[in-house]
Amino acid sequence: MAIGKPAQQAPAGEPTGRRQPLNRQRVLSAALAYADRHGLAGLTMRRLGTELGVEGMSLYKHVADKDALLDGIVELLWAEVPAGPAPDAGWRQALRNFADGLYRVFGRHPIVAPLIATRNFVNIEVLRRYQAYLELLRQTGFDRRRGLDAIGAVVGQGVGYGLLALRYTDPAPQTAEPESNLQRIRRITRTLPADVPDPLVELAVDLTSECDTDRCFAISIDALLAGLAPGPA
Amino acid sequence: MAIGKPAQQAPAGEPTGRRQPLNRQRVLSAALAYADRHGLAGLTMRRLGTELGVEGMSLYKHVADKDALLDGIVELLWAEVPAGPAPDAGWRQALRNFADGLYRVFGRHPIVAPLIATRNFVNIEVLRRYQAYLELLRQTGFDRRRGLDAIGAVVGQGVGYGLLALRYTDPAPQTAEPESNLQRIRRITRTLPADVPDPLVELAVDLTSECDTDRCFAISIDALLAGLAPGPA
DNA sequence: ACCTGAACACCGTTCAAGT
DNA sequence: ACCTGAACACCGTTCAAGT
Repeated sequence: MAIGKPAQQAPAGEPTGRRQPLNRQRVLSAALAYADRHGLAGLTMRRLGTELGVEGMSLYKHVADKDALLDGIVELLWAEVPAGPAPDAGWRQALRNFADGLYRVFGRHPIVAPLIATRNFVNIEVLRRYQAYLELLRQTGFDRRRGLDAIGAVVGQGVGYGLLALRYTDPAPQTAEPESNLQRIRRITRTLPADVPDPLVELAVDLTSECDTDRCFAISIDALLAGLAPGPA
Repeated sequence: MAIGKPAQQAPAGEPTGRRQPLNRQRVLSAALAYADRHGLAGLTMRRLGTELGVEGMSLYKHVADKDALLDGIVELLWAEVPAGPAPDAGWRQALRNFADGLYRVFGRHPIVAPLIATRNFVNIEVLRRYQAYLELLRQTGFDRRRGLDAIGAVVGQGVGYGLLALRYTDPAPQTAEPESNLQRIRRITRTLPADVPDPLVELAVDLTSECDTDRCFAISIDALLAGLAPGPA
């Protein structure tokens, strides 16, 4: 679909400039945007190449291989999360913001964000953020180990709920038209065995509509933060 | 690798029986076992076929396509989670067990379990469990909506921590030999830019060794359960 | 009813060759 | 320095044909 001519016009954002050479950054953000729109399965070295006005093989000059491309996308996603605590925030407020920022990434990139949970996790953007929040925690009396545990706790929650919110609603992101309620029910039911009892179908429908994951997330992040405390041992 | 002859011997567990025809169940569990050992990228319709002593194309008689195969694997993973509350358990204990069972699946299937978070979420095994635990919550005074929220909360946590625990340790699951500490450091560092400051490298190393995700998980599930309460509105 | 062979339209990746 | 063309070894999937 949408192959056609190699798109000689102007690849992405240049108004006129013929073709400034590619670089890693441009390749990565084009990849993120392309996957957002065409799905992860649609993201292909060849197709991404033509999107950028180039043969797919040229991309190997800027990323080692497709794995590196996907890991690079994950870095870009993390870059959307607040890089550190606001200057006047207490540690609970800061961690809440951190988790919330992470959670929101899943809402903005419903198709791509799950890569955060499946690809290589420890990248430079992650480390910068861990470092910044850890610094605040240490100032508040957490030792390093407890600080890392606390950060892990809120990150686990952000990722977990982010994913769950997507999976409940899932998987009809591709099309432009928002589907009708009836269409949603049929889509969900279709993947189930034919003889599934009615109460379970009802449950499936409720899950995909009534469950307020945003509120769930807020509740549980508050509960978690209440359960954490500074100090060693 | 390991292609060779079509493995006429005996596919998986039969001691003698020539070749009882395949069925969906056998295909799915073979797929899970194969992916556990050879990675998700290694799981190929053709390779899974030869593993089962059959051409890859024959599998399409038993699963619609590869997507259906992966969704089926997710069902198998959920089937390892306790199907309902123990008869004498209070609701908090029951939900803790539920979340814990889910969390442990990620430990048993480090390569495959992330499919839980990326594939179609609402399947028959999920619904059965939601139904069973919801029933208990209703008996304890939760209304349906609050009950679903509570279940969503613990599931989000189980999935989130399960994934995080994997991602911290990640991604050297393939080989038989457990890697040395030094190997681990080098592997982690390799994906980072060359000029990354030392404190961040130190952080990366600590993350992959010192962080006690099991304890993190226990703490935060307790905090969460303490923050939940029965009742409507 | 279940499986096979051959074919189609794609992949990721390599490498010598172009400019 | 950056990109292209052609090639290789694989994919998922289809379908007529076999037993």
